[in-house]
Amino acid sequence: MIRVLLVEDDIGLAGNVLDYLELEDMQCDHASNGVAALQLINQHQYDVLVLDINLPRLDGLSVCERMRNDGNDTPVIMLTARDQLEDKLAGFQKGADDYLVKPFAMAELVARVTALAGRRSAQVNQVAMGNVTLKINGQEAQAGSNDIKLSPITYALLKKLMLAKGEVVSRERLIEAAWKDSVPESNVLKVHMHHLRKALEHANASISVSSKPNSGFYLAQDADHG
Amino acid sequence: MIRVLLVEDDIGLAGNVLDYLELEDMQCDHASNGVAALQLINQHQYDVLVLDINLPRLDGLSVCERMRNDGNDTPVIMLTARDQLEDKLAGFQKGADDYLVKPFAMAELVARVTALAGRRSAQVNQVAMGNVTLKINGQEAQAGSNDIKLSPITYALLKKLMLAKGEVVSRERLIEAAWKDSVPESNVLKVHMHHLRKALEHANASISVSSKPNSGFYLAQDADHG
DNA sequence: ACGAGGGTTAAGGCAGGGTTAACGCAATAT
DNA sequence: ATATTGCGTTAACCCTGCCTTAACCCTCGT
Repeated sequence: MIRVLLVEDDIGLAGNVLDYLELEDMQCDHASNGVAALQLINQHQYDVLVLDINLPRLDGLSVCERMRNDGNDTPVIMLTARDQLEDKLAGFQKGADDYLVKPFAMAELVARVTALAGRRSAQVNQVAMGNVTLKINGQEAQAGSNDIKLSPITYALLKKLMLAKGEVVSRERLIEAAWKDSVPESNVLKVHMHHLRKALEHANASISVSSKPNSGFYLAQDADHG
Repeated sequence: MIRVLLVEDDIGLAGNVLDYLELEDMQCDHASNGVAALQLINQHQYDVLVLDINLPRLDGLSVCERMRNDGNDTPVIMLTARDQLEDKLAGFQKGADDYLVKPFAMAELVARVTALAGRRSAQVNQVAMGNVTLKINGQEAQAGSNDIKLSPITYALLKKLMLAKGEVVSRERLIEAAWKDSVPESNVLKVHMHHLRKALEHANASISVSSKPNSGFYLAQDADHG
């Protein structure tokens, strides 16, 4: 069951969309202004948000930006009546994952919602996992209230791993994330992974780095943390 | 650095796209037919594929379907000149993650590529038999909720056997599936078959490996599993 | 009975991953 | 100018898991 929140102030359009999505067996909530939307977003767990850009009280772009700053990684589809490309791009930069220009076909909306549901957005400004939170820029991370002591390289590695949300990240990707241009040799990665593990452990993090042979590394919940 | 593979037979359009993506600091490869595309996909690791639907030799939908069957989970953006919604939906079902209708604005393509890069597609395939499911890539399989502990070789063997859906697979085929190029001697296959049997048993699988004398091996439902 | 095909087990070797210590270098402090 | 500190790199070493090999066992048909 896909759960959708529609934020749209045009009552007629909203009604149509709601009817159609429910026909497709999705569970829909509805908000008609930005402030109400944020409340619902914080209280519930949605699979996809459908956000109009022009909204009373707080516009769609701002809603999106705020939830991303709160670390919410629910995928967002933007709706806009203005079909200038500039608006669309602005939407993406505020953290949207997709957009649709009004008027749109209902079937198209359904297709895009289905495509995004189950994914997590990569557009967050802060990532969380277990008791660990990491600011996407700012080079800092915490476990609960403890700061995690990270060097630039270990920070880059942790960031890459957290953005993968527990999925395996290959050595190549990690190296590319930490060293951009120049590629050092020998077993640097192993050593820094070790530093990272120690740093997490030392800060009492509830997650730790695991390795999958011949594939790469991933983050996993620690056994002994409640 | 985002790595993109563009598959497009219209040379003019392809050139434009390549120029534009490179301006955006993306690393681009290009193929102009479906067969060449599959080769590149297997050899390299891309972040996003941009796939035209109408292609010489092998059409885009088939390319997408095949790579998904090989377990490749790279995100795919489909391009199509036909703007009927039906075509788009067909694309999604073959495992695409997004689509774009020609003609499109370059900035829009860039926005969608950026949105998808770094994600993994959720559209990968898996095989099932009895209570056992096996992910076509990822090198992992489960029996019910238990993970089956598999080494690369035993994984390859199980995959081959499961894809045969209970039919007998000859020793030659199995060896070819597990050892690609170099062919070891002695009784390696026997030993790994034994490991595989133990792994299945240990994970409480409802299927097991049987042998047909002078022919090969096949999977069969276990007698004592309901 | 015996030989072939198949199954089982244990031992050796290798590669990949983890750990540790030492060195170099730059930025800061004394 | 000289210590000190922090970080990145290198290299050596250990350990574990996997692949291979080889030997042995079982059983069925002739």
